[in-house]
Amino acid sequence: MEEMTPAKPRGAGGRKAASWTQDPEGVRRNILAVARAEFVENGLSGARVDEIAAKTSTSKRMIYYYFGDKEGLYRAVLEEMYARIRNFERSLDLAVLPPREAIATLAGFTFDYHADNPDFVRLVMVENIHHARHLENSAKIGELNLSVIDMIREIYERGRREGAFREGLDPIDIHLTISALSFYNVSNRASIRQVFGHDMGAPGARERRRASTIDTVLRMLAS
Amino acid sequence: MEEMTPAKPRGAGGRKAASWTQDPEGVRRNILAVARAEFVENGLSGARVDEIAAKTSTSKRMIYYYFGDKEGLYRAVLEEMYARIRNFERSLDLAVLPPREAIATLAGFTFDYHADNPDFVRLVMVENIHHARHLENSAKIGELNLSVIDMIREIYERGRREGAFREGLDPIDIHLTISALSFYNVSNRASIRQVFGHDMGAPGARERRRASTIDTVLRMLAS
DNA sequence: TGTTAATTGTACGAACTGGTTCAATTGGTC
DNA sequence: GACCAATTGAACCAGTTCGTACAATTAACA
Repeated sequence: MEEMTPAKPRGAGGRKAASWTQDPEGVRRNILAVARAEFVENGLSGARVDEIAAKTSTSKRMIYYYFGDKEGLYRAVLEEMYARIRNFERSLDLAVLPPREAIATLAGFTFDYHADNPDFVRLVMVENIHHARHLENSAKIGELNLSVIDMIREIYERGRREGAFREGLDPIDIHLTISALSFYNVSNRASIRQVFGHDMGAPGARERRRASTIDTVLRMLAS
Repeated sequence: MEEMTPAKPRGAGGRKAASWTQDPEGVRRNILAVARAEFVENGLSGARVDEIAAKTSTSKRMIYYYFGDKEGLYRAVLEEMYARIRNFERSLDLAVLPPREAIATLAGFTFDYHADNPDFVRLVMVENIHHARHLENSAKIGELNLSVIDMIREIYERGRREGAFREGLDPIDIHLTISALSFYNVSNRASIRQVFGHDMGAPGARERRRASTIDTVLRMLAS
């Protein structure tokens, strides 16, 4: 009972006296959130474990306790990020819409998701710099992400049969176009601003680019 | 006579006897080439000065002699890279072509430039991760890169007057579309392969994507 | 009541890393 | 011949950075 610091609980070796709740999931989430911000901001090699630990409500000790090492932590962040976008994709129900509207909606949502989640975009950039070697090592990711392609295929086939879309397109090609047009504005925002003095983040620019993207995708498919 | 190193014709600290050609530009170029490869592969924080030095035909000493510090070296690499693409852009002479052909040619060349120079793409990614802060600090870059936009504007106006292109498009928007479609395949090649099992680098895939890109751009502009 | 997982804090160490110091020699140019 | 820029090579330093050791306490659950 030597320490009476009011709110500060302590454990052994001069730790704070104790009144804490056991909350493994909470601690994990807290670490992951901080780590994501750091990795997104500084990349894998640029991020510092000590810095992450400091911004956590717990300690470096717990990071290693739960995630093993820096790469394990990074992998966990990556997996969580991909789980999110997968959830987003599953939340779309485009089968009920007519083909053109379905594709326009998909393109619009995809554009918005990227614009609203620059963290996701930046983490994908970081991972690509590392040749996606951590995606490779993560069994969790993989089979999950073919859903978008299936979705596009279904819409495209429907539209083609109805004569709304032209023949001979590849669902993957359609997806790549939508992704590229959604990704680039966010991933290259800084260099675009620097080189062209054009800020894609500004509300007006973003809206115009959104409309242009949807329009371009529709024109790509139009018969 | 404090130096008593026996008879060896040496420089300070035990250097090799000397017969070398003075070639500042050569040394600079050598360092830059090695540094580019390292920064492209590992990013700014991931690259190691000692590693760069080791792969050079000269020593760490000369890196600091010519470039001051790591960031200075990185900036030099960046500037050289942008100088190259600017040269490429200036080499295009599209004013002689009819509008549709001119745009198709520009899109094709842009696509090829990105596909053939993944180093450029990756360095731009790295720079964007760093919020293009080094582009900002580099006076050399900036006013140079508006040439593409002017080029596109000229072609677009011509096509619009002739009735080949529709009204109301923004040259920057056209450029962003071409860039996005050219950049994404290269920048995200690793994650695309990992997630979709689709290798954009394969000759067939690349050619199909190239055709699709040109087609998409033409459709975007078509009246 | 006993057992295990969760948690607390710090200090430390070995390896790494950016950058400097030292001292001398040679190449080219005027 | 004088002078300066170019060049050589390795040791070294201070600060950083990942990861661990240590030692104890508490929460939760059976």
